[in-house]
Amino acid sequence: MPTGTGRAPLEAGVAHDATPRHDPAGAPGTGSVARSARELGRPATIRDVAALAGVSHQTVHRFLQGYEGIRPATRERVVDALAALEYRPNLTARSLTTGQSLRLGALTHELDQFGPSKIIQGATQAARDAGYVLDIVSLDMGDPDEIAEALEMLTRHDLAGVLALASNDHMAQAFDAADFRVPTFLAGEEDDFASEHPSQLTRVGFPALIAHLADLGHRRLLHIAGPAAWSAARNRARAFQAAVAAHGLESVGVVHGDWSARSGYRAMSELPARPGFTAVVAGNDQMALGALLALQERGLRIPDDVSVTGVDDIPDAAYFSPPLTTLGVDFVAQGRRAVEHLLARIADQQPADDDTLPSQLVVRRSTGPAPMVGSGKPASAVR
Amino acid sequence: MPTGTGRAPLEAGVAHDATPRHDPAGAPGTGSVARSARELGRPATIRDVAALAGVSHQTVHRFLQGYEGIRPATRERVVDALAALEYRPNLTARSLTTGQSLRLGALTHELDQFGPSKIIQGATQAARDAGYVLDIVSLDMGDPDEIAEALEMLTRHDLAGVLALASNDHMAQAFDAADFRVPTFLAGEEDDFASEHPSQLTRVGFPALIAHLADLGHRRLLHIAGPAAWSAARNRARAFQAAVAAHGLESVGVVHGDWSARSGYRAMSELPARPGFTAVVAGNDQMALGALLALQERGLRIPDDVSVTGVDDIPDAAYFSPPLTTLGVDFVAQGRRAVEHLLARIADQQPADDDTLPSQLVVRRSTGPAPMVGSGKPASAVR
DNA sequence: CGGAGGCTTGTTACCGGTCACATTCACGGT
DNA sequence: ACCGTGAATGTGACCGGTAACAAGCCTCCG
Repeated sequence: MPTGTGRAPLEAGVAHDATPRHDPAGAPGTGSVARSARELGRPATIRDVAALAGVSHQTVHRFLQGYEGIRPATRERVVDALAALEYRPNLTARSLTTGQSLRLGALTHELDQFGPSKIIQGATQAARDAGYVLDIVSLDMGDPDEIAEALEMLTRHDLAGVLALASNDHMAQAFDAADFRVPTFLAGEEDDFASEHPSQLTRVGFPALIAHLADLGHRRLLHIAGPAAWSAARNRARAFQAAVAAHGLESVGVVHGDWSARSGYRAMSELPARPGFTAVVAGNDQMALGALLALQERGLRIPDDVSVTGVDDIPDAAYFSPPLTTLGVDFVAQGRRAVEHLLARIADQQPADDDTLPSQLVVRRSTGPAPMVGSGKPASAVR
Repeated sequence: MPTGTGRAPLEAGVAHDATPRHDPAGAPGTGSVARSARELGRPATIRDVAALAGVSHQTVHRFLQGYEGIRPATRERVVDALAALEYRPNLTARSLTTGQSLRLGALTHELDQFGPSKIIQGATQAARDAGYVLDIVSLDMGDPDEIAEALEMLTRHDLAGVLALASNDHMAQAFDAADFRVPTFLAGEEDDFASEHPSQLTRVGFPALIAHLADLGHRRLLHIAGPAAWSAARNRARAFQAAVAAHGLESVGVVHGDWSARSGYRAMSELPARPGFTAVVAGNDQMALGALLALQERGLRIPDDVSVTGVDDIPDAAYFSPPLTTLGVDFVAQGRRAVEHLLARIADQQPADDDTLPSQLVVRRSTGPAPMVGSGKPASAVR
């Protein structure tokens, strides 16, 4: 009863109301102000809170905004009323007036792949930390209509910004063509060789990987690349070639897969009987897995006869047979960073020009000394 | 994060900001009606369209609702105006009045796991087909505060419903405790042994798998289960035991992993030197992968000495060394079905009582005849 | 020829939170 | 005592789409 019973400037208005959309079924004393969440048959609004606290809705609003200039007595009544009615702000209403929303759209595809799903994971985390949620639309690439439709859908839901993750060229094109009327950010590996800030994967990772192979005596390498339409695949292929050249080694070719183990297997199966390489550098771990199996089925021992490496360091890679030497990539951080960039753009700030993400060489048992050519004894040293 | 954003508390004092919310900057003949999207400095509303078409906003609204009773002449003007202004409905405004939104919340975790990410993929597809988007919040389980915070966030964004995917008990508890004020659906494998409709995985898959092993002469089996807190893990463990009993075989034990290859590896490493089983049935493919490696490192040949199976049939499983015998699970369909259930619940309809999803035995090279006991060939190959 | 009744179309209010501006109140200075 | 000033609070309008109801117009029939 701290609410002075008599004072109710709003009661007049309440009487008028006559047709409340939501019938206050639960309210016993008709016309009275709801005292608890249960008396209200619906979520409480700031006006409900205001009525209970005996203040204007604007005062409640101010409190919610963190405004300091409210007298302690008033403030206390507001606080109590908010609690009693279990008030929760309605973000829809808020974004209608402010034109701002706490949602980010995220376009993605191949969500079952390790990279994209990790990126999404990082992105949702970063979004949540900033108070946003991610509206995810995952596309099956291929059907242009479907892409257009999905984009169209995103434009309706008013979003603070849109993120495209895991970029391949089709996605990028569709994304560019779409008319979002909000900030956008195209995440995923950029085109390192067109950028001033090549990723660490290119600058550090691949050189380290190739150096590792060179140290082991490998001279002739084969690369299994991802699909040419993916910038990540192109980056990796070019990074491979650059590093090979830098070490004075020889690339005996680049074959393309589709990131899957199946495609890695195929790539190896289709090779001539007498491969001219001693090491295979796959563009990701899955293709490396497929390559591993194909090579083994041909009677080659890993790493005694051929060394194999991957990229990504997926959790399973440590348990392949043999465990895979690979390059670690921090996808979660990638997703996180993408969201941060987007948020910065939304706030019209310059994004922190963070360093590119670390890429670490993880040496396991799938790489070993190159077999000695001509000599009777192929390397038998284990590990 | 407290209520308000960091924004300056009410710039009331800053005086007449003189900024009309939307400055009709582009309109040349002031007061005239915008004739094109460009003349309007902002997205067109139905009132803009109405003004251009020379009708009331309600007429435009009716057209958009698909109302038939509009005179052809009127209709045509509306159509033209809509096109000229590139009108796009504002879903925020719509959901404010209708109280309905075209968004579904999705709680998930371990998004990098194959199952959950596939489920999400299916869910986003189904959601999109129905015109919804999925707001995804992925949790790191473990920190209860974080869970609560994430749930809280979901309750603010008004959603048509909330889905919890990939259920383990912590998630389920938090979910139950949360006060969403909308329909919810807890997806993922249900507790088959508490349900009238056990999944096909339980009813068909595991029996087929065990039958397969029995046919090969295996008598003593070991199960590597997922974490006990996951209903899927419990289901699979019980399905395993039930099927083993049904075939008169013997379970030599159930050890628990955490779904990861690492845990499968560990489980096998910790076994006594002379395992009392001839086949290992892992609760998922990743644990099977780890088991494969651990067994091989002990000098056991797969499948000659020990057979190994998984569950899920992840794409990589076909390229393990050796390729894995496993049970296929249709996660995409699971996600899809979850969304359909939720949507049915939202529409207050009975969901189609669809069949449980098929589960198929995929036989590959990781299973083979049980080694003959006492006969000439014990497993002593020490590499 | 007038009015009932059906089609079309227009008017007004409302959702819940925010904004611009108005009003009230307390208090100090002259 | 009076006014100015700033602090605290209140009022009304607005965002864009929707709902309920009203009004205008036309047709048909007695």
